[in-house]
Amino acid sequence: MIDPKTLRNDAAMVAANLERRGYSFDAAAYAELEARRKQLQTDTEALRQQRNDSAKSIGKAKAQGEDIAPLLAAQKTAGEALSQREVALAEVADALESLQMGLPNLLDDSVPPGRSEDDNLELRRWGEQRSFDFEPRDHVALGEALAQLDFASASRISGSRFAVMRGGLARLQRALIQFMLDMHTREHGYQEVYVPYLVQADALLGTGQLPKFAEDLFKIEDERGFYLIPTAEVPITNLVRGDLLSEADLPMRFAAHTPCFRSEAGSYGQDTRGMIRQHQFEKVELVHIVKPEESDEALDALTGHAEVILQALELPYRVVALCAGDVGFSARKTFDLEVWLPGQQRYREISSCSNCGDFQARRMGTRWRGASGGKPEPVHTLNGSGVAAGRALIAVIENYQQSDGSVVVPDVLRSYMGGIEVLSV
RNA sequence: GGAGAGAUGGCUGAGUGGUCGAAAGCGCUCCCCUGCUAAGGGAGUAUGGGUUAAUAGCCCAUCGAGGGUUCGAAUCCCUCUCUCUCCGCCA
Repeated sequence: MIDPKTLRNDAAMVAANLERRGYSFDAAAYAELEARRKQLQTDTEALRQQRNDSAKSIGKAKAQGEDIAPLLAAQKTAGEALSQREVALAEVADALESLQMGLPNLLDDSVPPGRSEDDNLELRRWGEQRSFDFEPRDHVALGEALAQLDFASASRISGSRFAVMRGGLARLQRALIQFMLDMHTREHGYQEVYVPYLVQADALLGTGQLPKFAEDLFKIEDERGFYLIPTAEVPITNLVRGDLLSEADLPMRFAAHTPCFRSEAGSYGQDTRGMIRQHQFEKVELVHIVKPEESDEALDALTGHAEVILQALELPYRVVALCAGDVGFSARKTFDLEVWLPGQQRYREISSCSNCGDFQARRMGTRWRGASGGKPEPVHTLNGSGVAAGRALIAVIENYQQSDGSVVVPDVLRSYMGGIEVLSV
């Protein structure tokens, strides 16, 4: 969440910043609530001080064998006044907290203006779009012709927005995942982690998926309150929840492969063909925990690590800076990697790399303290896909297709494919 | 699933109703001594919030979490979570 001190002292700046997202923050209403909180808190604390002082005097009087009955009666009345204030204070504090938890992160100054993804700013392109001497097909046509991509079975089992893969294609996805994890752990300094796919609400509150985006999540209907992770960002980032880290602990880089589960409640009719948008997909996720002054360069490094994957796979892509209206709730700045899909004749998101600043750290209570002492302060957290395996698979199929419908296995994946060089019927 | 033990500050670990925000040790910081990478002495050292010019004082809260009893709770009661040990089961 946004630093409560900033909210208190610089509400106009906050309102102006969030306005760029199209979010309207009622600074006046906040200030009023905050003023009530302050008054109630001051009153409550004064009453508590009186109670504590009296309780001590009672203890002393009793020790000296004096009659304490009248003192006790007075204390009891005072106690009732106090508990009334405490109830009122708790209500206001709750209201204030839920307001704070619902505010998106402040945007970095460098985030370009704009309302939707159409306004995102293209920063650079890599690779050449392949020219085909035949009409390139999309991954659905290719996969089904190979009898390795099976939406009919998936819908029989689970309904729409699921895929069944068979044979070489299933293996190709596994190869992609292995390749990506090996690259990040061997070349980019990440520690591989294995994490739970079921998490508690507190973890989702920490990274910002809750309380506002419950409709995007799958919740398990039993008394234990599990949610399926929508991204590995949630369990990985929460590895440091509540921690007080030392300077020597930082930076931390974690990588994990997990499935991701998304309800896609708000996306009816979008990307219904193929496996661009599924309820379940595989992703390799990268997370950095860093000192605040290092988070800007960490974002560049993180984005670069994801780019290396696409470069190694020789997949053409472009890097875009998300505009103000498209940056996610918890992020203050985001770069997306968009891979070229010949079947769609357009670039599609395959990685999203975000600097969340201290927003998640504040929610999670993750702080660090420098070697020279000083007060603990929130760390900065970053996350990015490195990259989405399902979409990487689509990109490989479409970019490496041949006129006969077979798909060449990219060089860097061959060692993971047990000698298979081409997927064919 | 059954039985038992536990959860205290950066760490270890005392503390069973009042002067305990909390002994002691370790670690860390500063100072002193010491002609040397040893040892010793002294002081300091939790977090959040309020007040304030103040990272000075003063005040409030926090001893796994949430309720309760009490004038007063780390200490008593209830619920929950987690950890450990043993048994059972299982991948």
